[in-house]
Amino acid sequence: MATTIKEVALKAKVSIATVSRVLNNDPRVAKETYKRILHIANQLNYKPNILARNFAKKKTNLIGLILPEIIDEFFTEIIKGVDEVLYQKGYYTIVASSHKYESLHDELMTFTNNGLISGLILLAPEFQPRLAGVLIKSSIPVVLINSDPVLKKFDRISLDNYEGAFKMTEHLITKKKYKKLAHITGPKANNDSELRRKGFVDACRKHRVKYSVVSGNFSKESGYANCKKLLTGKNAPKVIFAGNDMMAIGCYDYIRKAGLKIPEDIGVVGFDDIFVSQYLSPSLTTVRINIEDIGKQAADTLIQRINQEIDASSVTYKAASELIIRESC
Amino acid sequence: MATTIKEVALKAKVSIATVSRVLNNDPRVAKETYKRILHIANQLNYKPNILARNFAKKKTNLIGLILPEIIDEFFTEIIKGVDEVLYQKGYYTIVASSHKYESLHDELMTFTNNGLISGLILLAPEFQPRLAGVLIKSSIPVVLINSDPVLKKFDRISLDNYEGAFKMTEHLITKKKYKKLAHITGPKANNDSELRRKGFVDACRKHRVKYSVVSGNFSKESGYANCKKLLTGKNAPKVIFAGNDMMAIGCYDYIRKAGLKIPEDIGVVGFDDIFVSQYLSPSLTTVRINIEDIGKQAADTLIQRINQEIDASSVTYKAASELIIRESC
DNA sequence: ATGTATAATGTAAACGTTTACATTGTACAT
DNA sequence: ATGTACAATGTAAACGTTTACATTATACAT
Repeated sequence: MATTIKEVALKAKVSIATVSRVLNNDPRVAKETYKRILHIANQLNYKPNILARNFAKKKTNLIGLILPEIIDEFFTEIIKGVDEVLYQKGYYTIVASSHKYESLHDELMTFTNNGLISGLILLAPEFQPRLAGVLIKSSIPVVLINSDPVLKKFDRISLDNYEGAFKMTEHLITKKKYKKLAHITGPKANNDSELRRKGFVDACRKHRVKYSVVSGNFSKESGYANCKKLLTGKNAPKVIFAGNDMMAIGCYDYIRKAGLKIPEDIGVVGFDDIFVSQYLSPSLTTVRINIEDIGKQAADTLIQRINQEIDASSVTYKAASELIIRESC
Repeated sequence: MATTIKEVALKAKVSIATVSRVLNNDPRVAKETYKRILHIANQLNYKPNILARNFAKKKTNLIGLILPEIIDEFFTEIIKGVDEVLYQKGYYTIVASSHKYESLHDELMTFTNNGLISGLILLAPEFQPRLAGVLIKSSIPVVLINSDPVLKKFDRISLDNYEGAFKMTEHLITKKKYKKLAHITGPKANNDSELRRKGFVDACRKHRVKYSVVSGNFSKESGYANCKKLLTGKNAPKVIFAGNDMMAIGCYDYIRKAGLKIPEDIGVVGFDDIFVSQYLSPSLTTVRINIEDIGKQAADTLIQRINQEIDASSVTYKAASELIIRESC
């Protein structure tokens, strides 16, 4: 059996209340007693039983983090960002990728109601309205990453999708002097995808430049197919802005197969700056978002919300984007 | 306040013990009572307080997973493997990457003693003997991934490093007819690294082929430097077996810079099959270990150990390796 | 001296559940 | 009818902590 507060109290010849106070940094206990108890606790290798503590306090130091399968590339960084902040504040992170055999809906229901966790970070780029109901009924604070802003009620961390795409497109037009551009979008329902498209289109319009838009789905294959479509059709663009790096890789594949050269014959840029992008040849010009920072912000916001340190009914933080200029255009 | 077991008992005119039995599927309660209570519980929207339950049972449905920062590439897959199995069995995964501000040692102390988690999966490729003490005192079962096998006492999941390296080397010699090979090792203290080196050397000896070994440290830079050393020295090899893919990428960099061609002038192979490897040009031939499978096995073993379904004092599982033949040799 | 405020510590209830043990009721063998 | 076995349910302690409230000791003002 592990040491309990009782044994510490016994050895220190004080009541368990006093020991408890020491452990909770209650200023009411005398300095000397404080030191003595701390010393004895260490000596006995005493660790408060978190289960009992949580139970008594009716709150836990556990935070849920739900990540859909899709966002593989960011998985690591988000977790790291979240974990680092939470751990510092004395919380642990429970990770759940949406599981095959249970819908996100059910998972949310359980997570927000069983008392296990004190807060939830939910990454849901394709936010379904019906989930809102569950979230609203939630007994714990929720922070959304990158969801549809329809849910004004919730704290939200979002990517700088629009601005990133806009900046990149302007760069292509003004710095690189491209006159004919094309964009391959991600899935229609995806919030990121839509904003990137808008950023691209707005920049093209602003500079009165020719452009076209085709629909992809963020997969490498859809990058390949759409690249083919663009380059074999009439009015082929001189540069392709893929909605994400994976589709850019698909473009690379088709372009190589077609015997063309990047960037001489056709430029390609992406979005995300996934790990591979720097190692492609030519290395891929793309837009980077500091994902770890998003995780950190989400965690920070959540903790503040839990501690009721936020006045505003809801808060939005936007992670900045950065152009990563490499060799592909 | 949420409904408690008391209120259910009151309404059903039974004792709380009986309600508890129903909720735990104790077969001793009469079918009729069972149904009635269940109905009333639903009606009152009663959810057992997990905190209280865990506390009373002195066990949780939480498993700790400690991952060092180093193993970035496998982070995602391990977590997924672990999470998938655990979730299926009704457990949640608490992830902790070893945190800067606290040593692994302290983190282990806390994790293994505070009662929060019922089992621990620890990934520690450079296992330090002094941690063994903490682990041995642990009040919960621990499964090690890929540690030094010195700790016979613990269940352990290991990579097929030796066999993978051996197979790859044989493939280079017998299928690809290379007569002069070289190997770049990882860090000396690293368990994986040593086994890969052994596998390489043994295969070379078995086939009586010329070989050389140089010392790297798993970083891209050390791949670059060692590749340069090998190719500019006399008796340059015709193929380089890098101890991991990152170093192979370093080799690619040097070889390109030197104006040589892969695989015509020099072959390169790696180990790990990280995500990038398939997208390099030429794509990298390498050894893949099913990392997700390792996570799954670790989780499976741990749960069995928790449920005392394992008789053996300790168990070792070795994840199989697979040659991924691509274009780089 | 007496009262009052305050600091330090103690006492004991409370949190919601599980579970060992006790009790009651019922069926059946004798 | 009596004893035995077992099924169904109840009683109450236990889990380790926090915390409201109670108590005691101490300092200081009067």
